Amino acid sequence: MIARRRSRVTSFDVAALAGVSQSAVSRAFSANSSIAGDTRAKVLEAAHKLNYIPNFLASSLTTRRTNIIALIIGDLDNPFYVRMLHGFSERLQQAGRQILAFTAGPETDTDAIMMRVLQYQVDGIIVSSAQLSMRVTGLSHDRGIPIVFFNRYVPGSDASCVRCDNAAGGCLIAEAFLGAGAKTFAIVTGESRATTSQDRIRGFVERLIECGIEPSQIEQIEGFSSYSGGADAAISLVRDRKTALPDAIYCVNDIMALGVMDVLKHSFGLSIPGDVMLAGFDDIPESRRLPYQLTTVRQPLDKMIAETLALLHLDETAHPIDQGVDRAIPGELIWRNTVPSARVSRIPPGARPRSR
Amino acid sequence: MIARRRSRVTSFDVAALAGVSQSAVSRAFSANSSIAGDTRAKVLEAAHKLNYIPNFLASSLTTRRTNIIALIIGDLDNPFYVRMLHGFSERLQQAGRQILAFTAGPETDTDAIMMRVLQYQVDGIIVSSAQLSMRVTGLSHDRGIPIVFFNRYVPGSDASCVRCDNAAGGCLIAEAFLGAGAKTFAIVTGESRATTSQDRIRGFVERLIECGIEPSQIEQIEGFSSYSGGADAAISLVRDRKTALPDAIYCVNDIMALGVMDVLKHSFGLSIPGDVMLAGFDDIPESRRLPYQLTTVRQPLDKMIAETLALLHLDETAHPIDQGVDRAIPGELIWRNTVPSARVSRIPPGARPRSR
DNA sequence: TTGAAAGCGCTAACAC
DNA sequence: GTGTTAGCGCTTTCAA
Repeated sequence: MIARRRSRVTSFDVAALAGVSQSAVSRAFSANSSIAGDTRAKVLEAAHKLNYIPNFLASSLTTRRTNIIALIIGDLDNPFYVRMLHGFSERLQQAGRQILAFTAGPETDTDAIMMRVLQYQVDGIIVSSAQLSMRVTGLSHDRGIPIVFFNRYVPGSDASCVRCDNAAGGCLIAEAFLGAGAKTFAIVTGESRATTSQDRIRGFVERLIECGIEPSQIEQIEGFSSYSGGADAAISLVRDRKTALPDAIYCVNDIMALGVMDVLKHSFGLSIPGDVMLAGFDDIPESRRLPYQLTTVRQPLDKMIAETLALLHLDETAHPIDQGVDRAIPGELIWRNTVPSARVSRIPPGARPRSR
Repeated sequence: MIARRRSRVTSFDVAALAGVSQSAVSRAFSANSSIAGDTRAKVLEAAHKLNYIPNFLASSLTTRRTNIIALIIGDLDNPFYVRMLHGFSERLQQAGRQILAFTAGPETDTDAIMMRVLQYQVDGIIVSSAQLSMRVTGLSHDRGIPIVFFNRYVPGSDASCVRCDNAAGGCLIAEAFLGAGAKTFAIVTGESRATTSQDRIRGFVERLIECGIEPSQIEQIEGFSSYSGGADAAISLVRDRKTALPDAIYCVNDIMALGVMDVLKHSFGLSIPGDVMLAGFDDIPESRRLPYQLTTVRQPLDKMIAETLALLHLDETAHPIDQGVDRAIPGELIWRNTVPSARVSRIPPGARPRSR
């Protein structure tokens, strides 16, 4: 058993042992500060002897930088957001910064989380979950803390946002289905409040309609952005059915598509794309696996991360905060085996749906 | 564009507006401190007017508590550790604490990460990745920061550890295979340095040998704890083969088992458990899905999390730090479809392998 | 280059 | 219950 709270080793202790002033210790630990080589050496040696580690929080009081970035994660059950976390973590860690992580389910009060984030004087905030109120993004800006929304936006807010061009992605899927000869469609939707889901639906539907599909040929069913939501959607799509199955099913994200596919194949013995075509969105690692081979739209994750970090201006301490920036980065259609690759499309080239 | 670094609103500003002293403001924001109801009301109102939010980092200087817990995550590609993160996040968030997250691949220098963790004066550290040197755990203890290893331990160290009883779990799988009539075995191993993998192998092998299996009937192949590692292992297991396939394959974790299964079925047209039995360890959500239905050992995640948090003694500020505690919580065998359920086992009851 | 001294924003005795 | 005061551990002028 070790007693807690022994008094800490401070820069004063180190200074005393090294025979220098406390400010010399401070200088020894900060890069490019004017200090003589041997002074620094003396300090470092004393520090090592005492197991001294500078208290970063104390220094943040004066420097006003914590090197902490808050990341609010909406859905860890979706592998895409796990990959996002992974990506940010690697990039940030190698830049000497840390992630303060928050998870927020659909029912979580994101504003409450933000209040906690703000108490910690983070250097930046990345939000990939349900929308925040404008008041809270305002509080963040007041404090000079940049905030960027990842793959979602707050309509009408001045906060910046980086996302996949979701509407254009939906459009790509529509064209793939059309090119393969589909005439009737089902959309498995995500959470209705998520702009991501809305945009992916809109791009898809608008393109279909442009190409002469009747709205009555497009049905929608809720999938709640989860594997089991997708599975349930598939069940009700097949079971309670009077008319023929749709030719093609578009899942607004891959994780739902996996659920749909598993149920279609294993519970109903349907073949894909033989009996129905299927497509997703995201390109999570699972989609590439042997049992799935899912045709989908790949989100440009690396670019999105780089762009998000750029908008945070982490290294330019005095940089003003960007507002209202909206970066929509195009995704890429990944052809695999769930849509027959009649790649030669005879789709009218006409104007595509606009990005927002 | 918003300029950065406007001077902050402090408790002095609030005090001035409310017509009270600065300490009154401090009191107003801390629970159970002696302050009159209407004084607090006045303060809160002024604070609201000024958009004041207390600076938690400043207060941590005196209180010596940050409400931050560091979590070092070894492998985000393994869904088990994603679930772990999720679990800790929920429990900690609802207790008003935050997670400072670090990811550490197999090649990451965990000691370097620890040095960064220690700069942040966290209230506790949870490590679920490669082993740390003893020197670093010592530094943490010196500072009065409790540290607990999650599902791994540092042999010979005095750091505490919470884990699944991995050896006993391996033993369970051995018995399941034996009960189903298997005589020859393959083990797909994880990272060789991970105690988790070692223990799971040991428990399995010892039990087999106790039951009269010759060591020559047990082959081992590296799976590197990943899906693709499992897939590769399956390929070399089948392809470069002169003798018959083993009766049963034991993957030291589920994510590898999925890779093995996909390859066996889709690349080689093998049936499971018809041609080979298969079992994993962890019980990740994917294992329950229709295409897999994997027989496995369920790690008692909730209990493990609760136990870890208990060892941290987050609420008892003065509690001494536990040392050398080792909690091995038994896992549960989950029978699904990859091992024929000849559940009536005629296995000699003799002494089981010991836990460590 | 170095040391002294004044903060950074807050908490916690201590008197009143 | 409230204000005064002395820190918490560090950075950063400012002189020397």
